[in-house]
Amino acid sequence: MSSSEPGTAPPAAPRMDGRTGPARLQGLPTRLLSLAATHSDRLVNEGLAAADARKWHYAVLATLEESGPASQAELSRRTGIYRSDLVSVINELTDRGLVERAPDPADRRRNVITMTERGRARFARLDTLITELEDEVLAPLGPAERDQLARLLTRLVDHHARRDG
Amino acid sequence: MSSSEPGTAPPAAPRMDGRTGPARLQGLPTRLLSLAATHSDRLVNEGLAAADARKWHYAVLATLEESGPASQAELSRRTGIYRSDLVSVINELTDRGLVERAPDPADRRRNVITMTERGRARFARLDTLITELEDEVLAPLGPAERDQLARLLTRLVDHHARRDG
DNA sequence: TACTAACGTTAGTCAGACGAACGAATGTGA
DNA sequence: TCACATTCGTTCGTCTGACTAACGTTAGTA
Repeated sequence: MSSSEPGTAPPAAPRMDGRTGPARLQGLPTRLLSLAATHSDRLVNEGLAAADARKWHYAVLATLEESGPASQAELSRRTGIYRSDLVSVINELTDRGLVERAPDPADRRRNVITMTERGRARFARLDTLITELEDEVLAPLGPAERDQLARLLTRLVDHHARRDG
Repeated sequence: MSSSEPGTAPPAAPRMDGRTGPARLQGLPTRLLSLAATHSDRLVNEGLAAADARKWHYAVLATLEESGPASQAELSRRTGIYRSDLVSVINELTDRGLVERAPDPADRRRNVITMTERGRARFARLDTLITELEDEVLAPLGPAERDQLARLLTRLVDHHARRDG
């Protein structure tokens, strides 16, 4: 009642995306970034979960594939996974027989993580899967736009990574 | 040729950003998206925390400012905050005297959330703050690039929002 | 009246990012 | 050589955010 009508004619959002929210809010790049990342993460996580994997599994396997055996600390640095969180990731990978964890004879503080044959095969499959998922996430964009997006995001990430490094 | 050869001499990442990880991993748009969003969220959260606020506070205040009083369910739809999470957000805002929660006489299932004078002043300050924080996040990009990024992200968000809507 | 749906709320799950601290091992400087 | 600092793997815990389940109340509808 009384003048202004807040309850009148809200087009009703399709889901939890704030799609029908205020313009100011909706245009904020930081919000768009969060929202886009949420959608992207969800798709990727679901896709990987369907294959009994997680993002971190892929990250670790990709690193091992490219640089060979490494300590957990090194994997942590290369993948961006905190060393405290890496513990369980390596556990999961050893449970699945994809990597092996052995004490480093040269430095007994360390473990050497090595990819197994199964791990290598697994990585190949996951790599294909990831490619498909990336494609699904970027579906609405053309090749040039995807490049553009990747470049812009890289600039952002590089900038902020150095700052608090 | 100069300094970008992975393999034997990894230059040790500055921090938890996976900056020195494998090229394949590092170029993945979904990863860049997550990373960028993480940096962005951190900056925004820290900035708002220093002003005793959170993202959701701003989102709710912005919605009330633009559309006037609303029920919690409506705020949920417009901001994208789940209605279960909105409860505590409204609590925090009422604790700070920024909004008022009153039962809706027209529909006793609902609460009507109304912004107070303090709330309005608060929103103005937060809005300025947010603008500064956005600027900090987008620092490495020029105006045209910021626009481009916002457009691309909007396309992504729109696309995925409709899909699971 | 009986069924259905919306609303606010509580409680809880799950993933990710991150900090604190600790024992074991190693490196370093006096 | 001894003391101190650092690194490593690990456990535990915190915080935010997204999301589900369920429940009592209230409204709308068949």
